[in-house]
Amino acid sequence: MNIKQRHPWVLTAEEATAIQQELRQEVVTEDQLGAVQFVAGMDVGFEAEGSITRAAIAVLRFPDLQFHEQAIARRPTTFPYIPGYLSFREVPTVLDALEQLQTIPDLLLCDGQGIAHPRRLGIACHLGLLTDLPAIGVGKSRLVGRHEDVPEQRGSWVPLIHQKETIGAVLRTRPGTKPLYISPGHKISLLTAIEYVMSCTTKYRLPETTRFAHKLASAKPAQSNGQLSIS
DNA sequence: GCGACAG
DNA sequence: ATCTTGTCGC
Repeated sequence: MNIKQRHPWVLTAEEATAIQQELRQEVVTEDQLGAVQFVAGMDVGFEAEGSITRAAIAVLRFPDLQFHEQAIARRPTTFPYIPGYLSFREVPTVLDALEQLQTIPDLLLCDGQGIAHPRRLGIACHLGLLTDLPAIGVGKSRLVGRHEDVPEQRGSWVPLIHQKETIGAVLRTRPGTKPLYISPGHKISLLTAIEYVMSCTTKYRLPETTRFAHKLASAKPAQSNGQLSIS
């Protein structure tokens, strides 16, 4: 997959802000995706007290959500966690993992926000722009915006508002659990994003893509059989 | 100036 | 995100 390396990753928060202001103008929040045959989920974890970033990608077939392919990448962590700048910490490693894929996904579900971001450039937008893939932001908690309570029924949602603008949706994917924060990342509208997140979610709160990627990003051994081994 | 604050 | 076993509740 072709990835655009358009700016440096070693920078200050000030420089990162400037890049976000520049890239936000290129984000597309209208449907510009074809038939979806493969959906990818992304997740990031850390090792060695945070000094190593580990990214995992899980590609599932759509709409049956059967596992298709996986990729894992590791690299030294170079940027701290600062709310509003998550992509500068995680994207480089996620791109490494994406480059390993044999199958280019038709849609990418990201851990974190899309345009539901103070400068409308969450990690889903950033990844979508650099890979040119349709992307959706699936946050487990809120970064910015306000909203009413979400009805308990699965599938119900309320708009997420920020500065008088609808930037996303707070979606109930499962009764009795905290709702998810959905927002367009790139090349997809909010309503379509909600539909895909629901289609990728079965009996759990999180989409199957995210759950699968999370397992990969958590498994320490790169190639473990779940058995004991001697060194 | 005082809180809030994706993962 | 990460440190971590059992335990409270539907």
